[in-house]
Amino acid sequence: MKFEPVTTVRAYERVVEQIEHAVLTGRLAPGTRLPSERELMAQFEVSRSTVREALRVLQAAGVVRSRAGDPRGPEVLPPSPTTLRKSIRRLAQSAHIGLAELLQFRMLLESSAYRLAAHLRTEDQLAQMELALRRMRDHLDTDTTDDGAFSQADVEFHDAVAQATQNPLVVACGEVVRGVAMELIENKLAHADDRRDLREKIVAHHAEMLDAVREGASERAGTLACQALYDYYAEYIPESQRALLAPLL
Amino acid sequence: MKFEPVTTVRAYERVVEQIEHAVLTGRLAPGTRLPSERELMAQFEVSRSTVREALRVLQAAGVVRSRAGDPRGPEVLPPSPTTLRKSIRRLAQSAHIGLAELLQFRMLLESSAYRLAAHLRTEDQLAQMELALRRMRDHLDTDTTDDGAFSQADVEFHDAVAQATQNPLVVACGEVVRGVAMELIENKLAHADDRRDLREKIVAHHAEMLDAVREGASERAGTLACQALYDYYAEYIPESQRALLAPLL
DNA sequence: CACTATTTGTACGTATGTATT
DNA sequence: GAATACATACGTACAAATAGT
Repeated sequence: MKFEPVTTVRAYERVVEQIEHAVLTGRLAPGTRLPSERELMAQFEVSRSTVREALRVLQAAGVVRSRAGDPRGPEVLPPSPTTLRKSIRRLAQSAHIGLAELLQFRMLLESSAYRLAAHLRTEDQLAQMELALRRMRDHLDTDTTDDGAFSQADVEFHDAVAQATQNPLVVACGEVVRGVAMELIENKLAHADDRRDLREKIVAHHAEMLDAVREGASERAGTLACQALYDYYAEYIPESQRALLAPLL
Repeated sequence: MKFEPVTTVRAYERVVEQIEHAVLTGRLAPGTRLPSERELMAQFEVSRSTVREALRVLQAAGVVRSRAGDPRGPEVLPPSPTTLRKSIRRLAQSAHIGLAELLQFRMLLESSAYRLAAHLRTEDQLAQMELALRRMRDHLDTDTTDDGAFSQADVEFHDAVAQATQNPLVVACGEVVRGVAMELIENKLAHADDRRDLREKIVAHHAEMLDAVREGASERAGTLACQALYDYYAEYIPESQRALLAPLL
């Protein structure tokens, strides 16, 4: 017989466990309200501080949200990749991960996403991508006020591709890595986003990839996506590390 | 001139921000100790509850750990994928992500890992993989007491591959997804791990992949990894969803 | 080894700002 | 606008746990 080492489990952790389990098993659906803090402290038979610490942890985990003065109590949130994003960003910024690794990971994810999309896309999604691409063409010269109609169309295109992959994990990781990478280079990048020729290149790339996705040419779509990322960002990677990226092309 | 909408930011969040920023920028190295709660409440000029709520959030995020009665104060933890694992697990168990998506993601990650390893592996890492494989062969018949010497050798093999990829993000995500997937099927899976024929199949697969990695045949290594995963786990996926996996083979 | 000082964990009371009805 | 219920934040107090003497 073997015994497990015992671990003193804090009161607030037990509270977290119970609530989280209720949410995860669906006994507490998104949108429903938790009892008020005073009610919770009565039900769990703990003090207010304990309840609050538990709620803080759950809030940080994206499970619930509590607003000051809301008489309906803390709200159970729908699952969202926000926490995933924070986790990956933390891991990335912990200096163990550089731009090269990040870009490599992104190339990997995006190429896979396009390969999947080429296989699984519906006519509807294809139409959505075409629409987004047309809108990008229309806004080639629109000024970048109001967050840029061009960028917005770009996002729409990516959303359509994301829908087509049918895998939220791939999509979420891709988005996250994209965001983190952008943050890392945004100082070096002198808002090149509003240079017209760059926009034209982007549109051309997207058009190529859309063709590949339409024809179901998954290999081509994947390599195109990789190549595009490499073309855009390789200049920000030290030459010594570019060898890491080559294997994916 | 445009104004940003203001958002009431809680006191504990400001505390979290400051500490987290200090850790992320390296001003607080892993292993160092934070000031005690009473000290912190003096420095931030907030109450102890506020400090504690902040510490709870940071602890849940895997940034620090505080133990009751430790006069040295909360410990700054080294970056680890534990939180990433929890985030992915939460997202996976929230019913939006099924075993199929998880397996698809894992196939994608592992095949990429092997492709990278085939390109970047050093002789040293190759030797490590060979050693691990030999140990797996040696323990083909060892009983599964003490956590299984066979499984341990298996893990060593994967570690060597992970080292070769040189991308901690790919490795961490792979590990996490592997863990979550295992949890999801572990009820269905009647500890098949100790059936001898399965072990032989695993060894054979590993040997094939090692060959591919040795020869630098990245494409072959990648497809082998995918195929192996599909062979093992496809039976646990509803037939209707297997179409999602096929595009990767 | 026991003791002590310090720190964390928990509890309770109170004041204040806020969202809902 | 008033009333109400709530979350937020502060302060104090005591128990439990830990490290170092």
